[in-house]
Amino acid sequence: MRKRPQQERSRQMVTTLIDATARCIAERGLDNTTTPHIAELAGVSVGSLYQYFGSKEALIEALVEKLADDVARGVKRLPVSSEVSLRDLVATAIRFGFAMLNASNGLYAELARNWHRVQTQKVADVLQQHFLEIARFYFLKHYREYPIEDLEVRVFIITNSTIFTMVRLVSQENSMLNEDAVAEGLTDMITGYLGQSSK
Amino acid sequence: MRKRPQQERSRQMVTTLIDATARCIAERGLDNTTTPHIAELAGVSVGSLYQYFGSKEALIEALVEKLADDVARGVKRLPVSSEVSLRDLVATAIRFGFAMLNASNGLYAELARNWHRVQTQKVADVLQQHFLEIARFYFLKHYREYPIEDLEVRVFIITNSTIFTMVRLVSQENSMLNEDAVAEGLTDMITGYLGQSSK
Amino acid sequence: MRKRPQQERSRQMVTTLIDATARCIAERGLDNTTTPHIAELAGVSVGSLYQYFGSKEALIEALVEKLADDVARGVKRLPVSSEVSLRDLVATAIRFGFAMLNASNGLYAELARNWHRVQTQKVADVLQQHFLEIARFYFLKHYREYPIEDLEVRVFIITNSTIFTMVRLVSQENSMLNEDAVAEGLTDMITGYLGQSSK
Amino acid sequence: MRKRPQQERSRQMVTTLIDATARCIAERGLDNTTTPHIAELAGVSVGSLYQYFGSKEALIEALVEKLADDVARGVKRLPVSSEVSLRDLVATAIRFGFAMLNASNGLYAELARNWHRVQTQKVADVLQQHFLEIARFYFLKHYREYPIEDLEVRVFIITNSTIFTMVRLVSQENSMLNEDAVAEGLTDMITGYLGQSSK
DNA sequence: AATGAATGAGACTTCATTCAT
DNA sequence: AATGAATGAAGTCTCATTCAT
Repeated sequence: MRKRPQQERSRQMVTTLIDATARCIAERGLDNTTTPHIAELAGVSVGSLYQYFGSKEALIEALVEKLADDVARGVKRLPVSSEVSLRDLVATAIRFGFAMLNASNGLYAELARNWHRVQTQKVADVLQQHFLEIARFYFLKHYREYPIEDLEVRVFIITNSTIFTMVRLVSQENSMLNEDAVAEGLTDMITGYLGQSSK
Repeated sequence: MRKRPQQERSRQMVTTLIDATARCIAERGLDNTTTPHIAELAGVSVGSLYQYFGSKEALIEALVEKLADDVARGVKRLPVSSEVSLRDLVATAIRFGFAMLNASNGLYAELARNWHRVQTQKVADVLQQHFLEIARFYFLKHYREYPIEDLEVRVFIITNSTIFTMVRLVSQENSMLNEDAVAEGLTDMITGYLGQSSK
Repeated sequence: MRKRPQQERSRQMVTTLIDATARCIAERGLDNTTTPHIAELAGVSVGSLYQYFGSKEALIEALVEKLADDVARGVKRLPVSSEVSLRDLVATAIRFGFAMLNASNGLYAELARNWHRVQTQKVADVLQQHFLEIARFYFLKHYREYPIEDLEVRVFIITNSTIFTMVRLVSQENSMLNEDAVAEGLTDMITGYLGQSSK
Repeated sequence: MRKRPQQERSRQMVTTLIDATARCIAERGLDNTTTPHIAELAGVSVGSLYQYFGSKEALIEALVEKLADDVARGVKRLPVSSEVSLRDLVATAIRFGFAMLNASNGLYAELARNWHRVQTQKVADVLQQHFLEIARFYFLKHYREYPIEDLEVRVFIITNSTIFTMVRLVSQENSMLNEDAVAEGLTDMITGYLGQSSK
């Protein structure tokens, strides 16, 4: 019991550092995120940073992991009851996606932009996995059967299509395109695609 | 008339440098592409490189611009006669996309992975613009009318969805997913989406 | 009387720390020996370490001092009765030296390799001093007189020659040379040298 | 022919850097020798240093190699004609050794002190090899035969004994011992050892 | 007295860019 | 115009030591 305060302090430091990393990436971009910057934002010394994370990479990985958790939690709250129509389900998910993207102060977008350098796959995997489950559940309920492999392909396509279309839209400075219109378009496309019977 | 040889030499140098940049990025990735290395591959000095391009960024931008042209040329060769069914049109375009990605020694994939750092938008814009034209043309022929704005949204969604889904697939090391299956899935999705009447 | 337990505890702590230092150096080499690591091996905090030793250097010095004592004790047990021949005496000492070097888990060798960074002179001095005494005693017994200064020079030469020749041999990875052969050679050399009458 | 100036400049830079490294080690010791210090002493930027040497280690290695060459050259000039007595030969070699040690402003001594961290073996190997040759030559001339293996052991012992005895003497601050006396003692010891017939 | 989290100076190394030749 | 040696700011990471608890 005497060790608690230290553990808490430690946890606190970890949190602080991950937060600082998030802010740093959101504010300056992944390229300009340096360990001194992160430490400064966290209000600690570089040494401390390295006491908790063996490398810059490890720190970013921890951040991504945390985000993956956040996303998972958020995604799990989406309404998936069988009463909801497929279209509403998809529309909700997309609205949720845009909300995440806009809320995070650009963090998610910046990470998605750099998916090949960070382990964004962790987030993407979480999403894919979750949507795969939803899809299975949903189609089981609705008596429509896809071969599992086909469902995996569909979810892969849909997840990536949606993520990057949204990210590109959000990343454009003066887009002529309207977020709602794109959301609706995506919903149309996905709903249509999922509604098709497999060949 | 006396200036001609120099202009030719100049053009030659520009081409050589852009080629070297392309090879460098394809071979070592964007992160490990350095100006000295490009110069070495081009067989010229760094000084010369900076005589023709004010910065590394400018050089890469020029490369992207050239690629955009290449892509445009390739895309224009796609068969768009009104005899071709929509599905075949889309399928051909996607096959073309995968071919580009797999040829080019990974250059396109590497650039697409880093689209936010280079001006990949140039390539994407070219594609979007071209497909928009195709779409307009095609739908005019087929007596189906979308409001232009709707068509723009659709093309935006389709272009980005396709590009990044393909790039992610190509970038995965041991993907369980089959390229042909994904190509077919994308074709299904897009054809279905384009076939939907606007609300 | 109330202070005794603390003094004991203190002595205990000192011992523990020196032991940990020895283990650390033997296991990871002097270069990779860090105060946090020593503390960890000792099962105490760095803070405690600095309560007992003002600096890393002081700690290592204490270790060396302890080793010097150990060596002194070992050396004093060597048989020096006047019945033993000079050659046997030398041979025994050299065998003892190799034994020390090979035992100790490489600690002595590692310290000897770094003699200029630690105060190895303490160990060397102990050896020199002891061998000087032996030599004096021995030569007195055997009616042969060296001027004292000459004896000091001889002992200096012999001690250093032997130590470093042995250490270099032990440190070589794939030496072509055989330990026994070198031991015999050293014995020959030293015996011969000591047997020479001073000029 | 037009390339000559650059090659010379390059060679000049290499020399300058190696020299600076030598001075740095001699002045501040190997431990305090840092790439910034070396660059400063050389009057160039760190970047230049790394243009010529891939790492600090490589630079020091180059220095050691150069010293090995110097030593080899010096050693080859020692008089080895068969008219010279064994004793004179040894005495000359030892005088040469002390001269090197004293002349180099402490550089050789500092490197010898750190033999296990730098590739001092290169220098030691040169010495061993050379003395082995001298020994073979000498003993052939004088009709005395050692088995080659025995000669190798002897040369190994002698070389290391001499080097480290000299270095320790030179490294002692207020030694009671006289350099000449030690030189003579070493000469006695070695001459005696080499004069012994192999068992 | 003990703890161990925090510090921060300083080490090595890279690379876009410049400029004397 | 071409060259490529030289630059130096900036980045990542280590570790002896301190000090609040």
